Amino acid sequence: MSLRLYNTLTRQKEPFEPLDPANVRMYVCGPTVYDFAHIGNARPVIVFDVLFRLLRELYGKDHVTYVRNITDVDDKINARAAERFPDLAPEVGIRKLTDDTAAQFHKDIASLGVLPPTVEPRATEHIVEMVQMCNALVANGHAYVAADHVLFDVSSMPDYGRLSNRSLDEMEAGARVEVAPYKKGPMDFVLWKPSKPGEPAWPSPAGIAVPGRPGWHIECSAMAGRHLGNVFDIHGGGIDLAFPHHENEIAQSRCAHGTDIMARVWMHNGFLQVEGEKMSKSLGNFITINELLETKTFGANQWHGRVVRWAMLGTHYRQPIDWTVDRLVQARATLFDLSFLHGAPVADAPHPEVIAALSDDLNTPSAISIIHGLAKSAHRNAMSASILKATLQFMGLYDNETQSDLNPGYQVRTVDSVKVDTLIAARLDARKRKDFNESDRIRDELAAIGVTLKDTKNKDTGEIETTWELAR
RNA sequence: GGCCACGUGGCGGAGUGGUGACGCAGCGGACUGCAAAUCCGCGUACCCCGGUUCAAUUCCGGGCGUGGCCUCCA
Repeated sequence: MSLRLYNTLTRQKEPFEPLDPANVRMYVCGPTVYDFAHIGNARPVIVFDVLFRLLRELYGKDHVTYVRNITDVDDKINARAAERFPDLAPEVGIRKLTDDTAAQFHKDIASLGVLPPTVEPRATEHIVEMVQMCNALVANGHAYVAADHVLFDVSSMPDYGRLSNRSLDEMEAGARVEVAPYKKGPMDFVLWKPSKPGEPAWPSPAGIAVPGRPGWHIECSAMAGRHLGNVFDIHGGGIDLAFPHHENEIAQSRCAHGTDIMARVWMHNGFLQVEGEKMSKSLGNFITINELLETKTFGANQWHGRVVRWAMLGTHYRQPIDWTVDRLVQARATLFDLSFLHGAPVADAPHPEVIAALSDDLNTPSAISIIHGLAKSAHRNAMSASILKATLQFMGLYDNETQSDLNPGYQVRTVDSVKVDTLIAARLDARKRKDFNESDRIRDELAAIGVTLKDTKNKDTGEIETTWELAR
């Protein structure tokens, strides 16, 4: 089965052919670490995790290099660090902020079933590469120095704008931004800028005397180049990054390296709304991953990471997604239904039809549909159950969670399981006496504390056995 | 204003130039002392208006709606 991926560069699905099947290389723009990651940040992390898993399945675990960076140099970081740690020296406060935020990010996304990338470079560890890149661009005429800045000259690149499908004329006509006076062209962008006192600073490139710091886009070009080479297979990120961030990455990397392309395939996940509205702090619907996982802020419920992941993958990655309580409720109900797999054995490999669905431009909804079909037969067939379980684990959608696990908020006001077991024994006793009034009373009592009973007949002994779960 | 997506049944959500994916909810039935779980069955869905076609939800044009980018926001 062959992998096909939608390429933003060509606006169509294309067969995926790695440059080197022994080392398939993918870069995804990671977070700028100044605050909790929000649910919109979670989408590319989850989506490209699925792609990473798929590539490992298709090409072998040791034949995929996945780079997802951490951007730890940024104006927002500087501002936040100064605000939060006013008594610390700037570089100390910044380091603390970025370390803490990165650690929180790792914790959050681990709960979402996300595998660690092969390499997770930090921008500040690649300043040397950025400086080299600036020097190269100035030397070959694609960049110039002005007012202690290094600026990229977009007019030097004939097909600038190809990724986002816009021409320089269009962009300049539609521009509403004031143009810095030192720019040659209005669309020229900053590769390097001088640092004010208190800001992080490194020795500048291109003979600039004052110390400076990198512009926004250069870090990804530097890290991708260092870890994946001048040309690699896949570059991913949110659709909002296509312009200007990815466009400018392409410009820098290609012109610095003298290549026709930077990445062969450019992939972009769609945007996320919350309850039908743009997520924004001013609307009060801004929701972080951590709030979802550990508080009852959203829908008065705490949500398990697998539930969040399932809800996310229920929609194709390029479609817009409306993040609602109802979708989480449905995802949780589905996972509840699958928890009968708890403790079951696991097959060696995921179901090939699911691999085929994912190979069609990561069609996760179709994959989930196939999973539903598998679940049907898994109720009666242990082999199907083990394949289902392997498939779910492959997609990061299930890892032996119980229903209690999957409903973390509920658990805290539950239930003394000793008491439940005592009541169940009493009920079984009443049933043996055919005292169904008493047996129903006990079941109602348990229902009142959110416990649902299931009676099953043991095939071997013929005895009635009762299990219980939390009401959904 | 320029550029770009998206609009499928009560809800979620794939897909396709020609017999209604799939899930949730709902309804009916089997099973059960009653339930739960499970199983079986049940739905005249593709924003509007034109066009192309033997045939359009699917292609083309226009409109309306929602959203994104053009402002270091995934």
